[in-house]
Amino acid sequence: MVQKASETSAVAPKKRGRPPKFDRDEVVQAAITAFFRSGYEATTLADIEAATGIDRSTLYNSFGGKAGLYESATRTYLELAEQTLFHPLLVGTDDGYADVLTFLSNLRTGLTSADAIPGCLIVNDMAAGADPDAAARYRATMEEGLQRALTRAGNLDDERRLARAKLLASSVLGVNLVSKVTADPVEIATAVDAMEAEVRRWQAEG
Amino acid sequence: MVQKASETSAVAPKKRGRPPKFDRDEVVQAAITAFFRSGYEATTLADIEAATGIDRSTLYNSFGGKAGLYESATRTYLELAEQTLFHPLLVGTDDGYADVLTFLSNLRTGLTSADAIPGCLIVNDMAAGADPDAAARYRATMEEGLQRALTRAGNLDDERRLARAKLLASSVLGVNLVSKVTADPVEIATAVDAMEAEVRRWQAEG
DNA sequence: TCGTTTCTGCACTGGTCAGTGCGTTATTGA
DNA sequence: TCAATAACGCACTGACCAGTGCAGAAACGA
Repeated sequence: MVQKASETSAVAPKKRGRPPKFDRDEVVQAAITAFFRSGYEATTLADIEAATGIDRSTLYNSFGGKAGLYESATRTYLELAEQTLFHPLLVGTDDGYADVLTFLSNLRTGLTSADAIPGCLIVNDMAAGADPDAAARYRATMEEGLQRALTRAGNLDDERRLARAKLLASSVLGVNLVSKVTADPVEIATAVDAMEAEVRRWQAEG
Repeated sequence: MVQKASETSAVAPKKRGRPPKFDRDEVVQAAITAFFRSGYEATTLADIEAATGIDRSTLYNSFGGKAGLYESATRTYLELAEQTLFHPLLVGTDDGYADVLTFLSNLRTGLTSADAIPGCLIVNDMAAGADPDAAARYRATMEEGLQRALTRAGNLDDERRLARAKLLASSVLGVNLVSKVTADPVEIATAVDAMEAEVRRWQAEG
């Protein structure tokens, strides 16, 4: 759903001992992909070793085991989603509808781009329930963002604004699921297009 | 999402040997609940024994093991969803919008009723990928139904009808996910209300 | 009542999994 | 060059899991 963020951490304070062979961000990114593919339960330590290139003892030392790595994966993914997708909705431009349309455009790009996972790790987690906190935060932030954007759009009464924000939020979750199920980028794009078309009609009502 | 169907099978032809102690429909229903709660992987045979009351050897003899029981569960659930939710959309009344509104009403009832699972087994499966066929069939039937209902509604050109059917389909999937995550019936009802409100607006455009 | 058939309940097992222990290797600072 | 430190990699393990084997129980027909 979102692209990877490969921002280098602050300059290292020159530690002693053997330096790590792996890049932490790359490992987390590989873990996100692996966990997305099979889910938390079905992803074995052997899978993780193969996907990330690190040994299970290293995984244990650096992330505190499978659960710790999963938490790192969901938190990293969630923060990236908030930055790239939801933050522009929360503090956007004067034109709320344009912000929503940009959001949908980013959603489509993220879901159909070849180097990103075809779906959302947090949405998957909603069904599995392995990290309810991340799921709740994801939903809350997205809905808040959509509401604020529609508020900036300005031509709706409270009730309709609330309803349309909820409708969009539900649809986004659904599209992420569809994306997980079908490998076809065209079908995903069509589903996002459908949302866009309706938002444009709301805009035209203005 | 849907209530259980406890239809008795055709009259038994009087078999020999010890009669089964369990009711097959009840076992499948209990399995649906158990698999819905934890997902396929995380549900152990011990869980199933506790939920259904049958021993694992019986499970093996009657359903062919854990995978067989899961397939029975998804198929039973899918057929029930098709009968109660999708079929009325496919062959409905003259008033296509009324059919969609009835569909949404049934969806809300199913999701918020106390004696049904708070979500959909097939939607959960979409994220896990344990039964892709059931997931594909669920989506296809629902979208087909929504399209036909909107066709019967009659006031839309092809493009808008397609887009709105897809929007509704995505939203239904999303609402099922929300239902799984939040225990609050009010929030689920609100999410369905939002869909209803928009459909009513489409209807009013007439 | 007795032989046949079917289902049940318990104990067992082979395999897989997450996690651990520890000798080895790589790097730093003195 | 050497002590200290930190990460690596291999082998191991105890736990748990799905599935199996089998003796006994419960029904039937005759």
